[in-house]
Amino acid sequence: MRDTPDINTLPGLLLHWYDVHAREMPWRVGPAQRKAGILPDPYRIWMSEIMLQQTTVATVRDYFQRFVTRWPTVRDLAAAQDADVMGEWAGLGYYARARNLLKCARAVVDEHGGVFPADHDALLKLPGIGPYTAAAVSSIAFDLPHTVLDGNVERVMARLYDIHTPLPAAKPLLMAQAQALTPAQRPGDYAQAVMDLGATICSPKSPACGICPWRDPCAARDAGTQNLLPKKTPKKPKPVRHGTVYLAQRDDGAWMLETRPEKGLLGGMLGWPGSDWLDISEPLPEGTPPLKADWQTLAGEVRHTFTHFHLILTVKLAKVPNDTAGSFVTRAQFRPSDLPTVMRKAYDLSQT
DNA sequence: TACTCGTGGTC
DNA sequence: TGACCAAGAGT
Repeated sequence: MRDTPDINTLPGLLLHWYDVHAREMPWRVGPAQRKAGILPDPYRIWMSEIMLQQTTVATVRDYFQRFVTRWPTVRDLAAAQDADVMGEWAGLGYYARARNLLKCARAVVDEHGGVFPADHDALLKLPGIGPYTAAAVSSIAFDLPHTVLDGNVERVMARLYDIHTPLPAAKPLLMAQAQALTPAQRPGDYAQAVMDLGATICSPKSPACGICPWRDPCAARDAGTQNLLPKKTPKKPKPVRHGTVYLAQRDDGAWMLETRPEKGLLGGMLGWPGSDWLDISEPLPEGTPPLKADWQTLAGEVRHTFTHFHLILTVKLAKVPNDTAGSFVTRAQFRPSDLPTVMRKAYDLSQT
């Protein structure tokens, strides 16, 4: 059994709290099992960390279960069809993650013999693995002393040391503080403990300082500034863009769908043919219909907000003969859940 | 550095 | 109800 830092130290206080309050997750090995020398499957930790990027635990749970059930090992995933992985990822967002997930799995098989490297720098070279994920996998899956710096840790450090420098400029300073705290003992538990603290107690709004294991040493709580931290540089307003999509259905029920280009928004995902999305509403961008047909403009519209713009889509629908040329997905193969959400909204509108 | 890249929940 | 937010990476 490994030592835990003394309870009078900051890491010791946090680990003691984590031993009692650790959240349970499908990919996680809890503190009791870790003390018995059990470490999690690096494949599952990697998978969960990719999914958790900018995504809530509640949303990830179901996707994680479906992925590891369908592809239990990195070799299974590396052998998967691209379209199957993209379809399974549909709805989770940030689709470059799914493209890189496949690239990474194949790189692990081709370049590392199907075994995830423990080394932080080797992990960093893999597609889709950046500074955070490299530190998370090496610490959580291999119990190596690397420091995770995610949104939780940034918030916790900013408050613990009452740092008022706005993000993202404050990142190097916050990282230095986080590294100085990272213990040599139980680094995997510690990484998860800081993030659990940020997610459950040191939350963005109304942090529960009264029950925080770090309430006494916390400089922001002492100064009463915890609700002002971390400071962030203001965001730019989102423009409104407009566009048109074309939903063509054959008489046998097949839908005309295209696989979007690898790069750019919704890259590699299925989508309806349509116009570009422009910052103008007059005239409405209609583009060119994918085929000649009796297009009916549906009542209503699709509204959707992406990270950096709002989108309003006009939906046009047409029935076409079974001998129509083009890229169709048969009724049997078509699953609305394979579509990214904005495209599924257009389909939903056509079914009302 | 700053921008691109999704989605659903929250208040 | 619109803005903010969530275990960031790539360019």
